Amino acid sequence: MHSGLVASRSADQRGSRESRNGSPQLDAVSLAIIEQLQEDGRRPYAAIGKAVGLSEAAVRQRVQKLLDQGMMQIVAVTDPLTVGFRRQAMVGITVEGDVEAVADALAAMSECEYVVMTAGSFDLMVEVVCEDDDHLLDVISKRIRAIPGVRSTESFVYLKLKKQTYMWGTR
Amino acid sequence: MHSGLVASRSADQRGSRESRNGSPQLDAVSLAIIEQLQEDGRRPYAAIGKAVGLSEAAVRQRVQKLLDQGMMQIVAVTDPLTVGFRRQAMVGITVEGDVEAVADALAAMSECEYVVMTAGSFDLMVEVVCEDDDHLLDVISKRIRAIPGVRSTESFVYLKLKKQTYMWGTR
DNA sequence: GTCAGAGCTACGAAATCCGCAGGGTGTGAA
DNA sequence: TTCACACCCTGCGGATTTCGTAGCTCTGAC
Repeated sequence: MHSGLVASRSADQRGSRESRNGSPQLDAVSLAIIEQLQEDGRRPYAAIGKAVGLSEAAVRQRVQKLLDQGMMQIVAVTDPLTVGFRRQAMVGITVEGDVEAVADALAAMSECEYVVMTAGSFDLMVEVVCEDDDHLLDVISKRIRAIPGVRSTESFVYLKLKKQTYMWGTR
Repeated sequence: MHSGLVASRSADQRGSRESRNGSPQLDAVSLAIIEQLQEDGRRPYAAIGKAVGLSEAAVRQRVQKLLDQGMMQIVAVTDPLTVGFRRQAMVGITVEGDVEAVADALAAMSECEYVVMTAGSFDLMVEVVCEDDDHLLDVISKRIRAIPGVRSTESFVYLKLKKQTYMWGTR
């Protein structure tokens, strides 16, 4: 098990650098590591090291830090429609008042897989994953619209997922 | 120790079964494996096997098949905004004529990370990842609007990504 | 100069991955 | 019924990978 609670505080190190909004910026090597893991999340550290010019241990330490910092996650992704979730929808939301507070409330809902603040005729866009129509109806009309500050919602029920990629950079 | 599980699974021995639309459906064990890998894409096969009641080799074979069939991918995911892509947007598209043909054309564009057919006031929703404003402008006004059948587009530029999860099932 | 922190390499031990042989259980044809 | 076949699982070596750690270098602060 490697569940160590390593309290690695984000200091200014050679691998990353602070930008103006506080989120650490990645250097070229870490970017190359991420590209490798975007192609195959289980690729061995030694193979990654050979591709980016680092030793196996160095790659391992960088990956562990990226995971600890929450800047990257290595996960299995599927099309939810093939995994038993029959109803998915993108919901556009307009807000009066504190947008970020509404976003936090949405992020706390397990059915909301994806929450993003946007510019345009919606203030927020949320991807909702539900088991069936009743569940979706409940989430949208009861739970989301009940959040203080939500002015209106518009739903776009998914009919078919055509593409899903995680390989920016490799192009 | 495995007799009970095997017995309860005897009716549905195969890992996958054809459904009405031709896409293979997953059984409970493969779902459990996916859940494990949604928590940690690098979790060892033996640990997964212990959690779902299968041997290490069986888990490995099932995972390999899920990957080969394209039903699951194990990848690193990040917030593109922290990885050098400054501009991201969700684009809603209305189509006249063959929606699927337009969707295929969009899926062929490397900047389109996510393409989904929807019901509602948009026929398609597309997530676009770009390096800067010029790039985004080029993609939306020149490339997307040039696709035959695209009637109109509406863009929602990302300001901040608040949540990104891949853990349906584990709730 | 000296010290502390961060990152890298090297390396042995432990754990994991991999390929393959063998066996059990359904299914469908004769 | 009986047989052949497909499918999936288990077990087991050997190869590979992961893991933890010690030692080195570089940089910035004092």
